[in-house]
Amino acid sequence: MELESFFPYRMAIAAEGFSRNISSVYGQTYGLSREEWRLLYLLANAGKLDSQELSRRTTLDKVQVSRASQRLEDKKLITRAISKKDRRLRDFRITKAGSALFDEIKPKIDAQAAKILNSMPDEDRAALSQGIESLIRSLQILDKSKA
Amino acid sequence: MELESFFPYRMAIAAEGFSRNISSVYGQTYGLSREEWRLLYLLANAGKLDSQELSRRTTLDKVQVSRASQRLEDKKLITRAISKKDRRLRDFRITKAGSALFDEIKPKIDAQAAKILNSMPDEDRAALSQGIESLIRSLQILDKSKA
DNA sequence: CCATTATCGTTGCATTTGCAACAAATATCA
DNA sequence: TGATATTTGTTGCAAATGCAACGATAATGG
Repeated sequence: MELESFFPYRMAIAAEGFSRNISSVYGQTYGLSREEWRLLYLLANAGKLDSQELSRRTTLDKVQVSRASQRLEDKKLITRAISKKDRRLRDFRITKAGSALFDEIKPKIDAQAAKILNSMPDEDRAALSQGIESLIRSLQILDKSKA
Repeated sequence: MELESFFPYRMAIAAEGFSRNISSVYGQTYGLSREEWRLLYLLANAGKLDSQELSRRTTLDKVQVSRASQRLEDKKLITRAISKKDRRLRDFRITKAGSALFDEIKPKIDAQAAKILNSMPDEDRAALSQGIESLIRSLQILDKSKA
């Protein structure tokens, strides 16, 4: 079994396990999907984002953003408005209720993530972080060159 | 932005980008889902697996295995049979056609994965591999202790 | 200015997915 | 043994998802 085809498989195993572990926190208890949490997370840190900035920071496509933001709006966690700069775009803002929910969930996410990461040797944890960031850079470069 | 809640987000970005990049190879051209490819991959390397061994090697739950294997059987790429050891289990085997398809796809996956991984500095690639394997170990240990 | 082209978010529709319920087979243990 | 509990794969149904098509808006180039 060569590394090339083995690695994607291991990568998927790790990412799925990790994601499932983390997402059970906001999913099970708060009924948020992964996309919804992603948007809430970004908006909690930025306050306001338009759809262009948003898609730049996620791997979510426009349909996912449209639907997740719709659900978040239904739950009164964010607001959507047509951008004044470009009426095709949307301005997203987090609401008070959204911030409150985020502040409630975030420590639990942190604790769960820390529980996993702290059970790794320091050296491996640093390696993981370094490797992931490097992988993201490479993927971005390859994406650019394809467009 | 603290590392704890930031890292799961970066991990998801990396895994989704990588997975999407790789899966376009077998998905676009050969119409295989990620789960189907995962099963085919495992069976190509093991020849025969029963459902217990299979779930031990993946993060796929029983419903995913059931449905993916059903589709692979429809496509004549694997066979399913009731296990003689335990009639609740299933024995999966790859067919000639399945092996042939795997042999056709695998080099393309390898090339695509290599394209990404080789664009990373050697040091980062090694770090990524080390970190991922360590993360998998930690997740497994935490899973055990939860059960 | 106008006509064409490109970009954006949304929606319809078919497929996939997740969850709970279920039947079949096995394990447990008195 | 025999009754109960557990484990396994499958299926029904509701929700989520992906893809293509669409209408609205903006950019382009004469």
